[in-house]
Amino acid sequence: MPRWRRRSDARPEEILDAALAEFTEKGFETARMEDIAKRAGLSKAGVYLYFESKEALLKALIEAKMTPIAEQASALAAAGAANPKAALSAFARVVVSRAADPKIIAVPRLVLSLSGQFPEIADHYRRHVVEIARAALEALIAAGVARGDFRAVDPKVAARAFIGPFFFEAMWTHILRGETAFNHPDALVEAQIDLLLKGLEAEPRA
Amino acid sequence: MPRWRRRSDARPEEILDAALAEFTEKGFETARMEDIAKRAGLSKAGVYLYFESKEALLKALIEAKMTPIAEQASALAAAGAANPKAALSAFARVVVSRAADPKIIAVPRLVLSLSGQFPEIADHYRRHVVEIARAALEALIAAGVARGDFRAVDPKVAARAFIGPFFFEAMWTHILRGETAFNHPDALVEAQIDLLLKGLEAEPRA
Amino acid sequence: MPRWRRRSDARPEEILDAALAEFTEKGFETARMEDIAKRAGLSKAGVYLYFESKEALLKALIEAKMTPIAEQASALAAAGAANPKAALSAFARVVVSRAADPKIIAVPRLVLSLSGQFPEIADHYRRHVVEIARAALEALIAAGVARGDFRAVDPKVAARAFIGPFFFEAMWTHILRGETAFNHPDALVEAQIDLLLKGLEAEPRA
Amino acid sequence: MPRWRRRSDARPEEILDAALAEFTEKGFETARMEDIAKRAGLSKAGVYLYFESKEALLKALIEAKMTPIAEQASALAAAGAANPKAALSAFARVVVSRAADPKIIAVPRLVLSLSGQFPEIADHYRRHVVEIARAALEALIAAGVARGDFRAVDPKVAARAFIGPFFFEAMWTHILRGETAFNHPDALVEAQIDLLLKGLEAEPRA
DNA sequence: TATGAATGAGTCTTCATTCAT
DNA sequence: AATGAATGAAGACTCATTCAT
Repeated sequence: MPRWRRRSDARPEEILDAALAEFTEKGFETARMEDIAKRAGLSKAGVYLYFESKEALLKALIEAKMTPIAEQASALAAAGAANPKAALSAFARVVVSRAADPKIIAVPRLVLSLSGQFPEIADHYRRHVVEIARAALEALIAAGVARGDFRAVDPKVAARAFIGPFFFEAMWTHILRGETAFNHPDALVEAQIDLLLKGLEAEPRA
Repeated sequence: MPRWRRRSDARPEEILDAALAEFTEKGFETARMEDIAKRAGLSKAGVYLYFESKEALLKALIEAKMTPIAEQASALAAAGAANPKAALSAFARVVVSRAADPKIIAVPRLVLSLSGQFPEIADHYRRHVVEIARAALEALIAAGVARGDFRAVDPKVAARAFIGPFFFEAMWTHILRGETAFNHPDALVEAQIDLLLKGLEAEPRA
Repeated sequence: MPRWRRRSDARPEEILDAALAEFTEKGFETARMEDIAKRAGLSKAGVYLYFESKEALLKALIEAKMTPIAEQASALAAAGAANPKAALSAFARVVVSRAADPKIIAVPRLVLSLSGQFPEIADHYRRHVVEIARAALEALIAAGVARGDFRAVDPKVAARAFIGPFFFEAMWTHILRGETAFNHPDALVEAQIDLLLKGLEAEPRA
Repeated sequence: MPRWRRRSDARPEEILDAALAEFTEKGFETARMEDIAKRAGLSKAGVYLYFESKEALLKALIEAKMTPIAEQASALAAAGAANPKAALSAFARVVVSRAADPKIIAVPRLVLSLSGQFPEIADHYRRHVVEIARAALEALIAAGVARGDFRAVDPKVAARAFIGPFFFEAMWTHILRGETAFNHPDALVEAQIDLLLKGLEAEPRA
């Protein structure tokens, strides 16, 4: 007998959080609706008042947690027309700090895990999150090239070169549970940025 | 009663292949032993003559397919002491060509998918595959730095910068099913290498 | 919040009608209290203000819709002492017209459907409806025999012979959804009556 | 641990019998697969080796038990061209004796019960059983009329008049659990036949 | 070596029913 | 009188695993 019942407004959010935790720990199939329910503080049947099925819960989860990275990204890209180098640094810092939060990294992890079984989820995520972010990044780089701040690199290549390392680091630490090579999270950003900007840097005019 | 007796020594291999295919398509939990068996051309019970359980099958699979990337990698690293730049290019080319083969990419994919449920698998894979490769790469870079071919970069950082983009591309195309930006597989390698080497490049001595 | 208050005295009737419809369409077990409630225009919990349980609702339903066939029947039988042949015709006509109304046929249908699970319902219905009607019919026939209008048939046999065909027709059209062989409902009555009376008819006195 | 396993040939039949019994006693929805399984002497999961689902089991059941009444009926009808009166009597006797067997009456009962939920079952049964039998009966009567044994009645009407009473009796005794009015099963047939033939009888030629 | 038959254990999902408001 | 929220209990169905042959 829960002391407080009747809080239908907060419930969906609580359930989604519980589901994300269980799905991440045990995988979609292995996670039991009952455990999700318990974790969210209601009964198994209660979950079905808010979500049609386990699969619907999964999809709602992805949807809900598809963070407004898109907005942030394009905001950054726009703001970055003025100073591409600084904007790239800022962008990297945001990515790294978000990737460090297990709650946030959990969603892309789940998407990757389930891409075989639910290709439509992978597609959805790619289109609505990754592609947006990638486009923003490419625009940022293209602006830098246009302004003469960067060498005449192909923005597509440079964007991959830029985002890849952070992506790898996230996998390495969170999924493969490898130890990070950096004592301070910012250290990675600094070092990486330094290296990358070097690669992008326009030749000093003679 | 099959008219020609099955060469039972080929069986385990056939089963592993079938399992890999099913696990990749449907995920470990969702894949059914019966389908694996059918795919391998024997009966459900037959699989148990070769593997103790579904989980044992999974682990044997990871183990068996943990390609000799380790050996290759260290061979390359060793050989590369002579010419770090060329060795880096060769390394990248190997990585990209392997990553393009769905059969090969399937294993790391599976490992990533299951890292939540079976952390020991992730650990095993990290230790016996990824760490080896990473170490080889770092050694290669360190050699380049020692020889004065590269700037005095931190090999850890540079290794991440080097491998990350290829890793990202593999995820992007195989898991997220995004379209590649490159018409020819080598095009990515060329462009990426060019960019990266630029970042690594030692300052021209004045 | 309904703008005009529901007349609560009409409620039970509305619920019973809704229940009858749902039970008939889907069967007792398959019908959901929620659907019955929705159909009756109130909430699931609301139904429980009027009926203790689903089973109670069923029983109340049978009870309420156990049409006053009994009274009608005995009235007819009494009136028929004067003219058994005419009374038989009238009786048949009533039976056929009632059987043509899906709302009315629904109840006996339900009783038949549930006779396995709820024998007490079948018993109740038999005793309070069918047996009454049958007795009335037998009395009518006995009267005809006594008056010399009919041959000396066993009323029990004749009553079955009389009612059976109409019963069969109802099953055929409503339950088995067969097409009726008669373009006009009265046609069946006329033809059947003609045939039956022929069988009952007293020999013309030589 | 059953003493005799492995008797895949008899199994389906055993399961169908068990299912028929449970469905009849408790109704389709209320019957539990586990009880059916237990009754058939195997485990719940075992039933699914032979039937896809509960509904498939039901349909297979109807199909399997749709006794060769059709064949019998038409055989009788054919044979009866020679002596319609005798054939009608024989027909009635078969119907009554079959209707007296609870195992046999159970199937049409089930069909009637489920006609609301599964109209396709009712249709199937009507087309493949009832319509066949009815047609045979009509042919028999038509033959009698043609030969001059019977009055010039409409075979459709007469067939209903003929079969209806037996149908009613079956309902009455088996479903409504009413007491039969006849101490000997043949008594009903005799009396009914006598009455019906009287109705059909051709006028003695003056 | 190989398998058809069988099952125990487990999970999703449904629904009649309750109760605080 | 009325209901939205919640749940306990139940049942269909699945599947890894076993075993007699």
